Amino acid sequence: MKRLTLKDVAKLAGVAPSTVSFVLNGKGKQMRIRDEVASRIMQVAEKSGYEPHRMAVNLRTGQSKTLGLIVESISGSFFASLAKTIETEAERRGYNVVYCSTENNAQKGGELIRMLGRQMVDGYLITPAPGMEKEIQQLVQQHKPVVLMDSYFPSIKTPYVLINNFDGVQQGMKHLIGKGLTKIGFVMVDVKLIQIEERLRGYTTALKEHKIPVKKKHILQLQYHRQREDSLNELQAFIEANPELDAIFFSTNYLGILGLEVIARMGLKMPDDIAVLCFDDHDIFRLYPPGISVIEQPIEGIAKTAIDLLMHQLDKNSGPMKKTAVELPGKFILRGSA
Amino acid sequence: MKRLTLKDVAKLAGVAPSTVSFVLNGKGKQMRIRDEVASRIMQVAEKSGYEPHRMAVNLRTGQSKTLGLIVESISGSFFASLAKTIETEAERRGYNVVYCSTENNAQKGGELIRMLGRQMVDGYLITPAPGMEKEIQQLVQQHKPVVLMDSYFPSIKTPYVLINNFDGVQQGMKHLIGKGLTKIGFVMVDVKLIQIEERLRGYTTALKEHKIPVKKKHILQLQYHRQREDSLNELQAFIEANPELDAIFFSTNYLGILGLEVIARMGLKMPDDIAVLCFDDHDIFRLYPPGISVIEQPIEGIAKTAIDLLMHQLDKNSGPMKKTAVELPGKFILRGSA
DNA sequence: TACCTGTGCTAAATCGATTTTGTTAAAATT
DNA sequence: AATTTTAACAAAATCGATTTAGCACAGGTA
Repeated sequence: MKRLTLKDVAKLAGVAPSTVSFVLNGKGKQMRIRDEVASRIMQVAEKSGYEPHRMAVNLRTGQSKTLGLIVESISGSFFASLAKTIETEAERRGYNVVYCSTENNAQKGGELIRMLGRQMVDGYLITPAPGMEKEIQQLVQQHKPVVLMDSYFPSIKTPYVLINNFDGVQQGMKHLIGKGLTKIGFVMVDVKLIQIEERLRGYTTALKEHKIPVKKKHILQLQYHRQREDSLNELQAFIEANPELDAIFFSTNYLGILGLEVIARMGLKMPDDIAVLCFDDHDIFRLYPPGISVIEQPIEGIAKTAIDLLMHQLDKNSGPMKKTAVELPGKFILRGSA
Repeated sequence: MKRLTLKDVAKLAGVAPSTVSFVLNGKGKQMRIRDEVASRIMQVAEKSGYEPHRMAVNLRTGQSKTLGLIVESISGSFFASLAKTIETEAERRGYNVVYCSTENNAQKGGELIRMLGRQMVDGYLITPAPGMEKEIQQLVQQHKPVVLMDSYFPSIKTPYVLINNFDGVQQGMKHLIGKGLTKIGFVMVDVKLIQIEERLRGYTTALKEHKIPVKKKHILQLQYHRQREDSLNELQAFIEANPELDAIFFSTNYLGILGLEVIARMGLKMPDDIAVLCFDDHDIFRLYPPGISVIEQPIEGIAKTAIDLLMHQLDKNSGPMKKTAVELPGKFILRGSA
């Protein structure tokens, strides 16, 4: 009942192991194996159910045919959809994927990358968190194939894909403003990440374009690592301190969920007491009455593009890339909250 | 900048490769390598940052040090917590994990198991779905280490861990009945799985124990694979057909979420118009006003126990197991809905 | 006839570890 | 003093593939 090896197949077919290897790897013609012999080998391999030993192949070829996917949180719904698409896309190309989450642990990112390196992944798909910059930089310097998703570091020259954050926020803001709302609050975290800055820029630009003054006190920057309860309180204080607000734009779904809790706690009704819009969809938003309007991320597009970019790097004999920085449009989804 | 091999370390330390291998694998004493030499080797290995080549080790030892985790859906919150705990527990023991989801695809389960076999995982952690029975049976017959989670097949003799479904439902029912509610509906799916049957048994037993008649029309069996919209309609029809119901027990969180949608659609208020209880917690339930009371699964316990059971099988020189079937108690969490 | 050129395959080296078997000098035993 | 043990490593086989180099034979050329 033990595993069938290439040698066994060779014996069964009455040829040398190397011959079998050539045929099974499609190098039969090139090595001028007769069609007759080749097809016999194929037959034997087929009906004996031979499967090459992964580790042996990897050892010899130096390719693990494995990609590493590093995300912030495995529990997030962003990750869930991302992982699904990436896995199927990778599998189509003969790769498989190992997942890792940094779980918002600043230093854990580095360990993870090293861990994956130890396991010899052929390439990396990373949603960068603050604090992983050095590690990613190293990977790139070591010429490891890397694609960043959802964000990027301007200092690191490696391909990335993300939603067009600026445009996404603009879409939402235009909707709010179009409904006549002008006192619009903006809630963000204070981490210095490109995507966050872009969202803020979308907010201020939209206001300016409509000649609405941008007020600093309408922008709340929550600290990144905080007790959940503290954030809730701060958020509540913000809303209470600005009773004139008729809408709030939450720049991430985590913030949006906090917002829902605070709004419920304060007994406010959406959208009349306050309209709510959130960047990045979440299961809860579909369900939570009256339905939270969101900017949806083109997750499938991001995943597919990321794999494409990575495969292009893995493919040694493909020219230089034309587009290494991809921004995909988000989709505004109108629900009851705004 | 190429990888450091064991040979390189040997050269640096001025000994043979085999000697290095012995020392690094803790067989130095056994192979009577002098402490002096051993520590020199350790030093060299340390400061050269040598990491053994995984694939080579695997090839030689025949162990991939990898576990396969097969779940129904990667997106589920049950999976999310499960995966996290399992991954950290596995890592503590030097294993890593590859995930796969069957995504409710009956036949996909088999493929997955085969795919994992190809990749040579050392053991399997599976949340069995209907239709995977044969494949799992095969694994067990091939003496592959397998642990089932969340459910099991009585016909297959392999260790499993799950929540005590019967007791969990009992806890919830006792609460409802204790509040004086007697017209309690029960919503379930019609798949023939142990855990579902146990939950139903918990429901009927609790009623009987309190001398409340069990009415067939208060039990709704939704078909497993249905359009979401169809299920919603059927659920709504059920509630409308039984206006006397003062509480509903949803036997899975998926059903509970459907329930929330229907209840909102019908304009009913929890808990006064109708009380709601759900088996298996979900992010949404914490948030959705007025908070949905649930039976929470001891996910961490399940994960840890599962790993323990699996490791025990992987450990050849450990005696037979005492407990191969573990049931862990669930926890009743009271929120606003019941 | 000797030499070259293709054919069609096989033998052997290789990847980087682990593990079994060997080797040599010193110590212990008879 | 001759022989056996033991200490302390080194050498070589092995895992299961891929890949390079090689080998025998047929036919064409000089």
